[in-house]
Amino acid sequence: MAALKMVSAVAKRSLDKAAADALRQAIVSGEVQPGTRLTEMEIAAQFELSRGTIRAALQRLMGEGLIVQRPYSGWEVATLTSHDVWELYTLRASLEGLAARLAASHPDRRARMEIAFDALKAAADSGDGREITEADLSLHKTIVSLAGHSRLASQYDVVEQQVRMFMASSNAILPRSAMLIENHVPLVTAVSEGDPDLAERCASVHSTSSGEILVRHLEAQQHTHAGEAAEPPKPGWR
Amino acid sequence: MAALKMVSAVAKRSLDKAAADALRQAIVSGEVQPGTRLTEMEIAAQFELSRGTIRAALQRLMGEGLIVQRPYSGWEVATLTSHDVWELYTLRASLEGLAARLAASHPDRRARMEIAFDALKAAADSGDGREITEADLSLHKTIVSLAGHSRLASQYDVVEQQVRMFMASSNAILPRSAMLIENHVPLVTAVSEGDPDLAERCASVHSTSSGEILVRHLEAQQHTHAGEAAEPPKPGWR
DNA sequence: CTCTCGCTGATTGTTGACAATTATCTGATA
DNA sequence: TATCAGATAATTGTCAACAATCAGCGAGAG
Repeated sequence: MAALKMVSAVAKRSLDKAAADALRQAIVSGEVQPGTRLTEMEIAAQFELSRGTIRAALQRLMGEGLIVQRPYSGWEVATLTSHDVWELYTLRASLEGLAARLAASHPDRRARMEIAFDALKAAADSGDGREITEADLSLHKTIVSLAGHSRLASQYDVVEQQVRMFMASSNAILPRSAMLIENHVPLVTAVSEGDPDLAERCASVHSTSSGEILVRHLEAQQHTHAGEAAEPPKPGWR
Repeated sequence: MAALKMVSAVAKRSLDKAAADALRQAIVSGEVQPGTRLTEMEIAAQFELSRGTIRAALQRLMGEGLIVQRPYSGWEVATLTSHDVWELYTLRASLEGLAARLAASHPDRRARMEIAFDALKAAADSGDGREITEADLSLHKTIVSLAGHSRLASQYDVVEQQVRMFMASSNAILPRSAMLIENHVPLVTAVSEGDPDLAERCASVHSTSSGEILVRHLEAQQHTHAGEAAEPPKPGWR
């Protein structure tokens, strides 16, 4: 009975939400690359749903910044320039700074942080890149969750999804495992120990520095590959 | 011709966006109070549009946090508890801290800040509460605009709209004019002078302190009026 | 009298068809 | 050959009808 209820709870979400989830997953996993054109009819046929339902899902994803709309012309998976990545990481630093400050006052911070950090260590030992990324993101999300701040959580979600999309579509830079753990120690310690000011600073510099590395890497790549695979100024855009 | 073009540019937006704007305006101006139930058919009749179009507009507003959806039951203008107000002001403090930090490096910061601050002073002299509020919000928005950060700007917009909704529906607390100007001096100075660290701190404490005042006021009100005008546990909810 | 079960009205969820708009292609022309 | 105008196909914008679901109400059993 309980199992049945759970199944129905999963299956029962409205179709537009389900479609939005499926599309979001396809985008953030890198299955559909940035710049891909999406047409309502095509997706509707693929999902065996009507255009109106798909349309609602697409509008939702547009609100999350994953796709952009061209009136009377179509939808396109958002492409991120190095400036966009800079925006993502500065914004994330700010949001996570607030989250860490608040999380440092939560009663359960020690236990929750320890679980998340242990998972990250285990993932690092495994050496599986995908698992490492998940554990990393999960650790940060734990902090956001500890903040008890629903608006912060939802805005952070938007940023995280775009970060995932970026990571999936670019050759993400994976720091060495030892480095990865070390980079998180100050933040984890500050939150666990319950020092709001320090936690905020640690979170902020953590995101800011990893963002700066990425942006520099991107701009270097963009410079060396300048004009090499630069798409021709695609006529229209199909 | 230019005027015509402008008119068409205004009139040409898709109907769902236009409807969303009109509804948003009605909500943030306090014309429709928090807790009000909205039905798609009623709004569609009022706007002389189809339900589908109104539905798209409502979903957009839901993404902005102004209304909430009850599946198969209806839409409701969001009601803000004191915890929600706390969320709004802490989030705003964080976002505006980042904005101020970035704005402090913008070449045009001096001129833009001076214009906005002069407008605030003029509004304060006029004594018109509505005008003061607008100038106040406009000054903060100037800082956000100077940051050159589109994601920050859009997330700040969401927060600002909810703040406006709150101010319109509650008996907003208007500080004395002299106090209002004084409270802004450190922030304006820090941004104008171009000190990122100081600007961030000033913006953060500015929002945080005004938020704390509001939350305290709300909780006091809530305490004194406890059970007085507490709506009966409305059956259904019309 | 109280509680449960099923009915009913109202509202959203979903769909397919039609209208408006845009991008592309074609062909003529300088 | 390059350029511009109009036709054309493809796509979204908008609408009205049908299906699914929920809150409330009342009858009947305990």
